[in-house]
Amino acid sequence: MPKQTASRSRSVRGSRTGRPIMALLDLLGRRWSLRILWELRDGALTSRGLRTACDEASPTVLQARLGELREAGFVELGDGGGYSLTALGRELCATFMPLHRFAERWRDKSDA
Amino acid sequence: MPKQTASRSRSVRGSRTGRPIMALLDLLGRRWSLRILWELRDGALTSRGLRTACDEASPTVLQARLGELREAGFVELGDGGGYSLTALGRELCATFMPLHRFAERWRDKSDA
DNA sequence: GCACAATGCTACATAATCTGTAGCACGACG
DNA sequence: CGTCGTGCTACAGATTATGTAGCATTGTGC
Repeated sequence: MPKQTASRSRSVRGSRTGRPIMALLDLLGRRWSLRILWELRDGALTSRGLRTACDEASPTVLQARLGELREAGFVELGDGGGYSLTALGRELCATFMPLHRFAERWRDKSDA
Repeated sequence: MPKQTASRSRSVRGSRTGRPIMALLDLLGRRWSLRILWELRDGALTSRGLRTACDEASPTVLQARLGELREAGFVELGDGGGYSLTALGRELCATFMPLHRFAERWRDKSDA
């Protein structure tokens, strides 16, 4: 259990600096965080569907990340079940989209 | 020491899917990876300077991430000492820049 | 040459985190 | 009722991070 269970930023390391970018960088720099956002990018997924999409990652971490991501307001759990991005989460995901093209070029340069 | 010291993609989980975005997401989704890229964004830093910038993180992890980031071709160690981004690394960092503005809006909405 | 400081980097024990498997409570269907 | 799927949790073992100390090397001044 972290130090606090307060509002947001319970133990988001970077938040100590007061710069929100640090908090965000820390939140996203946790295992499966980026991946979860990415997999949710084009539609809702159930917890088990998300697990499948995430290469059978442990439900333990997935639930932890999902909790943090929900607390941050990026992800929400629909009433009929199934996780999806909030409007804010979609914005964040859009920010990450150029990464896709970059990844392609990265591989090309690496293999060269 | 990890299992291999091979080219790239030694144990980058996502790379199993063959999609480079997964490898990238996994690499960046490790502790301090994003932060290192961010701190290097506007200039070179020595290993100890980077440590200071990264809130006194352990040199162990920093060296590990630095090694992975160098292997990926995002970071390089100058001959006179000091780490800096490669051209590819700067490209990647540029991709992340919109995150800064997003982080500001994120805080605004969270605090609201 | 020799102390001195700074560099990149590593060792090691402790603590935190992730993995993998199993299973819970709940609700919807039949 | 039985079975399925949902979100979610427990727990032991493996992995990774933390924190402190220190190494080898290089440059600088004396």
